[in-house]
Amino acid sequence: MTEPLLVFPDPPPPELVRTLDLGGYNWKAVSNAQEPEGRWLGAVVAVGENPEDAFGFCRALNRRGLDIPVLLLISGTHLDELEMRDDLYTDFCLTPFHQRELEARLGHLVWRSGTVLRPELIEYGPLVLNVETYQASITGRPLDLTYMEYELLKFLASSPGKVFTRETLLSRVWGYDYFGGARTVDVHVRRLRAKLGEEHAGLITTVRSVGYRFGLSRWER
Amino acid sequence: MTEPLLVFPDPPPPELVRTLDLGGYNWKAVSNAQEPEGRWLGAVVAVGENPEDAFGFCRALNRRGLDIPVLLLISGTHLDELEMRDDLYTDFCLTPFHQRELEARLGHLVWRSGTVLRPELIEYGPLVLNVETYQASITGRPLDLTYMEYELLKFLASSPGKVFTRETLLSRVWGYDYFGGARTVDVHVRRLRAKLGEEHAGLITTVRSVGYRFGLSRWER
DNA sequence: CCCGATTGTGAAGGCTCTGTGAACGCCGCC
DNA sequence: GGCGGCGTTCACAGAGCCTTCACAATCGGG
Repeated sequence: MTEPLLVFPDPPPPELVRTLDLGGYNWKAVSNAQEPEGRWLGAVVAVGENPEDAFGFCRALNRRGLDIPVLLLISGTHLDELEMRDDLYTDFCLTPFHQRELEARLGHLVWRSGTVLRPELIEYGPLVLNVETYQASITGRPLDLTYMEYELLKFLASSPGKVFTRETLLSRVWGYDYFGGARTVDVHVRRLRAKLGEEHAGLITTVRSVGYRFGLSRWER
Repeated sequence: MTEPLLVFPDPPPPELVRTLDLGGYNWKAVSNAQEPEGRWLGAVVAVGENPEDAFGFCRALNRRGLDIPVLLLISGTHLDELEMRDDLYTDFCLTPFHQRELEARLGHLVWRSGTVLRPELIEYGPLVLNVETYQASITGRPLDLTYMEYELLKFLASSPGKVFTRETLLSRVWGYDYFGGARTVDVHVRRLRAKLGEEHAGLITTVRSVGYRFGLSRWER
């Protein structure tokens, strides 16, 4: 399955939903730009009665550094609003639209996104780690992790389902020459769980007498 | 006067001519892709009875390495022809078109080519760096940066969000053979922050135990 | 059900890293 | 030669974070 399209607002106009579904697109509607994290093919933004809502969403996407193409759905009466906002969109489609035109523009949008490079991410379910920017988020909520917490989570999340002993973690995350107590791992795991939130604390499970495991391997899901 | 638009075919459809002239565009119609020499803002290609003529023209543009955006004028009945030809065009406009829609698409086309043809500008939010003139400004206010400050800011702003270690910055900004203390980076960052002003000092964030990052500092706000 | 082993939890100490002010030396210019 | 701008280094203080420890809670086996 390919990455989904981001759709604004939530719920989207029914004609848009129909075209997206008929085209077999994987998509998700959102009502603000905070939550989307992870990879997206592009964004489809319907400009409604209050154009500022839509443009604010686009601006937020830009600010978040999600470098994805944006297709605006806009009525002819709001066409003027596009002026001086070139940086907020990639393409637009006038509403009411012909089914075929929107299909063509969607197809072109998706093709275009295949040509732009996307950041290096480690993903597992709701968790996303951006290795380049040292940022982490879960279900879109940013996680404020310290250095060791980030390194530990990165290491664990790189091998979902695999169990690591404390000694292994100490040597691989802290360093081969590290000399310290094994309980250090416990404390860091605890703080990680706290920051992941009650809902996702179970992402890191304790394997008694062995060590810790992140998530589940592909087979067990 | 700015560079002209390339228009195909010659003569172009009269409605297109009218919009181009009303918009005050500098343009030139050609009947094949051989003759155009020099720099062009973009191309406007009307797809007529024989779509292959227009697509052949686009292919020729590609082959010539003119890396310019292409706007297709195409009737709804020929929409299917776009399939599998994503690489030949940047945008399209259905004919018969509304004057205002074509104007908007032309404007966007020109804007787009501006960002492609003028990479000497590095922009991020309120910050603008002119690589050619060595000038920097934030929210329009000019920044009086020293050479190293400018180089450092330029390097950081070229990869918003990415975290660089002090060692990386020393080798990439100061030079591969530079031999000096890492604290040098700290001091330059501090002066940069001071010159950016209290309001924008957060553009450069510290990632403890790692290094520094430009932009994308605050996810929420 | 009991008990030892193992892990979770909270707090405190101490260490590492960064911010900051100041001084030094180099260089070009007046 | 004096002077000012600039890059670099240093010392110090503060903040943030890692580590440790003691104790509570949980698990698992007999």
